[in-house]
Amino acid sequence: MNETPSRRRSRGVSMADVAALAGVSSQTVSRVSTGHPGVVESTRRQVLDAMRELGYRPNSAARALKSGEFRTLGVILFTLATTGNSRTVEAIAAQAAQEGYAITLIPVAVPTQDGVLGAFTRLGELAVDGVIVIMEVHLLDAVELQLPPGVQVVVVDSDAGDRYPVVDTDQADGARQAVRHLLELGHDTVWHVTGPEESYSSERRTQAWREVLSDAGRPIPPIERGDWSAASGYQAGLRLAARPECTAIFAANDQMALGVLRALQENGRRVPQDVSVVGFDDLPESASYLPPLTTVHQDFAEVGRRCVQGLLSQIRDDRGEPGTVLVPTTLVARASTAPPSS
Amino acid sequence: MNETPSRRRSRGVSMADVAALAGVSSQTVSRVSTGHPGVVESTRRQVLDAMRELGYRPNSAARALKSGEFRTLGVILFTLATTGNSRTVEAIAAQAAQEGYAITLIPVAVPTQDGVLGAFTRLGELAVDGVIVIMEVHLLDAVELQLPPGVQVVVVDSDAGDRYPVVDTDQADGARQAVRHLLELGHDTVWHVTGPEESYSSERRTQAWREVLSDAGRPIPPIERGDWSAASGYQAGLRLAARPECTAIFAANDQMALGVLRALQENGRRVPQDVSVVGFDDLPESASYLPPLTTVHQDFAEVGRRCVQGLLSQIRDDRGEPGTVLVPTTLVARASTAPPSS
DNA sequence: CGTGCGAATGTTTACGTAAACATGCTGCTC
DNA sequence: GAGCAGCATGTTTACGTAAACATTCGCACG
Repeated sequence: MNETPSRRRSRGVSMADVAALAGVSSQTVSRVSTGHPGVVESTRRQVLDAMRELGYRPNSAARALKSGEFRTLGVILFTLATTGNSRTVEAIAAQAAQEGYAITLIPVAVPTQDGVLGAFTRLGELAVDGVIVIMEVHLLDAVELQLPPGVQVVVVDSDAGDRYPVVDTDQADGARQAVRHLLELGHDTVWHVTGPEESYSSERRTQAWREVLSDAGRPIPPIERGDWSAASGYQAGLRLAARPECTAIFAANDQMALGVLRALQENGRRVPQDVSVVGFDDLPESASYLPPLTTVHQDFAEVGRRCVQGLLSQIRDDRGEPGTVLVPTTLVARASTAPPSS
Repeated sequence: MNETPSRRRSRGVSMADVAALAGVSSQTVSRVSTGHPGVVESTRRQVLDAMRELGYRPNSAARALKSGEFRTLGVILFTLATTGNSRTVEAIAAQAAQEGYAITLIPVAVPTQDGVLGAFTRLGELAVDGVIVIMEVHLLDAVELQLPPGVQVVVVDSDAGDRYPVVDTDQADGARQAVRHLLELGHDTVWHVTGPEESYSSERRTQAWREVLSDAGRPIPPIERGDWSAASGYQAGLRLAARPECTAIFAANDQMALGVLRALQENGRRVPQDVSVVGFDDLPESASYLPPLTTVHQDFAEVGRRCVQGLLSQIRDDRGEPGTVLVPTTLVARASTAPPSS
């Protein structure tokens, strides 16, 4: 009652306070707090009671200062607006929490080298033991030296496997499955709506699409380029709808596929009777598109898990082995694909 | 060359190292580092040069330990999988970065009181100055006392305005706009697909829907309940498609609206000729649904900004005023609504 | 020409924790 | 029963920073 409740930041309860109440030394409190052995049960109980009574919480800053570890991982990315990124981040956060690590989000304001540079500069002052970079790595080239010493890195969505550890969905295999599915249905060839040039995922999918067609001796139609958005898919779809010879389309993600579906159907091309469409990602709502979309399922959760596992093992070993971990994909056949009608 | 590069955690450069190189005391380095006045230009330059040469980075743990501030905000939420959450978090991260704060993500493993309790327990050990809670607040009731002293809180998606500061989209007004739009088009009444019971947003939208109908003297049809997913919207849509008297539907989010669209059209009910549909959220892809969806636009970015501003002003004042900040919505009329055909 | 004041810089200390080392006690062996 | 092993616990110290206090020096003013 005699306190000053308006006092700012009450300088929480410290080990010394707990130690005083429990009648032990603060080192014993520390041992209990960190779960070290060598504390007899009765003492431990006394300490725990005192902790509870005072509402003791370990001060993570002091802990970090002492141990040199923050038990925090940074995640650098451009945006959470894409499903892939937000799902990956969610899995990263869940896995990290399970390992006793927190996640600090480091958004890059503008997707340019300057923006990335800024993020890495801020990173230098941030309390993280490692970083997961979710972006194409050539945007990183200018800044790779900026990594603070002792901070490890894992990269997603990149082909930098020769320089950094990389975890990624098996983009190529997913795209191959999509294209082969359409060829097996009997289509002569497969048209393609790709994503932005600067995206590694996009380029990888396009490359695999071209390879499958080429290996099968099929003609390679011109590429329609989108920007991942449904609106850009719609524009691409309008152009494809005008080509009667186009009977099968592989869109580089589900959102663009959605735009393609609308463009086709608004222009009298029925899906799948006249044109088959395959997407990539398997968003939860893809099954509710009109018609339900055949697509390539990505296991974002697994990507996130592997990122964290890889990063933590680096942190513990103090060295990152370059190399790439690929997470497999599966084709989910729904109602947007069928044999050509002719 | 003579170093031991394999040495773990090189115990980065400290102020003492910089001070030694620059030939000054470490306190002078501190003054330069924090931008304090009272350092003559020539000395400052020497120190800055030494910092650059050694690659000095302030140790945020030591700083936090000394100052009692972490310059970090925590965000507690169930999932990033919903568009609203991930967009809000993104805005929060951007605004916080601008204010010099980092964001730590605290995912709640399971959406139960136990899960929330666990998250708040972890929070106690986390280095944050404030917390943004993105969830219905009654899940918090059991744990409100667990807030570490000095940690402020702002709540999103809740009606706890009498206990905590709350920032939220104006759910009620958005829903009113949606329902009025349908009535103004000439529909007798409006059917409703609601979200999960435990969601405050969902309940608030439903309540506003009921009020508008009631005020207009219209019959109030039975509610169809979904769980925010397109699949649940599809199920609800199937039931509504079977009712010929249903000509106007307000779905509590865009994804359920997508499911409704599919159910209607697969069962021969044309949209918007036979049935009009309105959603809520204005997802980027809603404009590409078949037909493009009339929906209520939410300004997630503004919600995020307001959260951070509110929280930081609390942190600086040391007290949170309960109260609610409402962010306005706008109706975006597209092609899924029209006057009834009869 | 001495006094004193203020600006620039240095020294000491505390923040909370945990490793390293020190102490004291119990109980067992020969 | 002396000695010592081994365990429970206490004491000291360092982590990197920044506030508080101390010192030095130059210059203005009487």
